[in-house]
Amino acid sequence: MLKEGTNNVGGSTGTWSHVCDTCRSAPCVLYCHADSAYLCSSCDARVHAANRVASRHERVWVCEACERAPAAFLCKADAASLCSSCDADIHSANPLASRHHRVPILPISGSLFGEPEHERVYAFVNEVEAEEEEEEVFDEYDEVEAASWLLPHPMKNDKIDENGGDEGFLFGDEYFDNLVDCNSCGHNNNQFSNVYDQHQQNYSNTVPQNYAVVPVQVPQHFQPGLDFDSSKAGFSYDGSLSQSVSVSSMDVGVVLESTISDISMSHSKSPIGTTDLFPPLPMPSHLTPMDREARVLRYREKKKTRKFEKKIRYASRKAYAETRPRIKGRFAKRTDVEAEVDQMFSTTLFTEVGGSIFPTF
DNA sequence: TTTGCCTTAAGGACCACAGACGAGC
DNA sequence: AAGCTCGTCTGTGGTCCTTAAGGCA
Repeated sequence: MLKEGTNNVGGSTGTWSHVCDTCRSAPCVLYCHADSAYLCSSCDARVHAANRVASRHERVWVCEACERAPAAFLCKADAASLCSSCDADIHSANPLASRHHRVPILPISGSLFGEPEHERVYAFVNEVEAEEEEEEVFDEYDEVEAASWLLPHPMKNDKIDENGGDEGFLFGDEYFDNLVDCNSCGHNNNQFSNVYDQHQQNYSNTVPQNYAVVPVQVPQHFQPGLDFDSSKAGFSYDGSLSQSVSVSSMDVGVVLESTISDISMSHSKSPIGTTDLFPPLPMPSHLTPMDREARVLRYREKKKTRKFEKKIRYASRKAYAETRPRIKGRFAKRTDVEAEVDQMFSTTLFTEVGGSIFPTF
């Protein structure tokens, strides 16, 4: 969702608009209001750990889109800190983007880099950790998202894919968007990823080959003390590997591969906000690293060119809709005469185009 | 500074019908 | 197993209506 051509938060190392005002060699990551200076992480640690007064300087992260202004909002969906201008630009681009949950970024004080964790201001811990793990986290986003491209079974959704589909795009953009939204919830990413890996290990260790493992029931345990707004984030996760997503023989059904698609698809369209939004994605083990890389690249390329414009899935229906009589914009019943004329039109068209009617794709 | 009115933009509902799809025979 | 019928559901576009936001007096 970030602007093209900017230094995307996905770990790329593009050209930085601001270098550190102190060392002039490293890219800045923070803006210090008190010093009116852009600082890199090491300089920030050095300068603001020098004394107690300096450590109280309020700093904000630099906008990850333009890298020219202090960040004002943290977009959970994009997991990006954005300035007001970039936030407005990015999140007014389309309706989907406008629904991204953003929170104001409050100034940070104290020592952020290389200091004991207990010295951090607790209110900003999540944000700080998210930033520190930024590159790693985003790699995991892509890993999880791209994982769906690596699925070994060509289980296309018939409903979605009535017209030939999207070359194996299994769950649709909505699924991925949810996935991105959920995966962008700060420190939970690593835990989710770890759980996922744990699942894969458990499955591969206990299930014989030629069988596929499908979660029959996803445990929905919540720890009451946890301060995590799952309703806003779009999924629930209690952060406890042993409790929340524990996989036992009671929770796992073993089915023949021939039936896996049906069962898996039933999990693929859970309503937003429900806890079984993310079925464990079967990770193929037979793919070579090159295959995997190729598919990941293909996925990323497609993700880059993803558009949110209306997509016509049935050209024939569009053609019919455009020729259909209307009353105040609403479809109206056809009279017999109109039906006859339309029949003639269709016959003529059929003759003119040599028998090919409306294309369907 | 607050309040009320007007304008503008965005999004949802509505309609009929072709075609896809599953169930049953 | 294949083919048929029937009922259900989905998707399509233009217009109207509602709601929210912004501007102005």
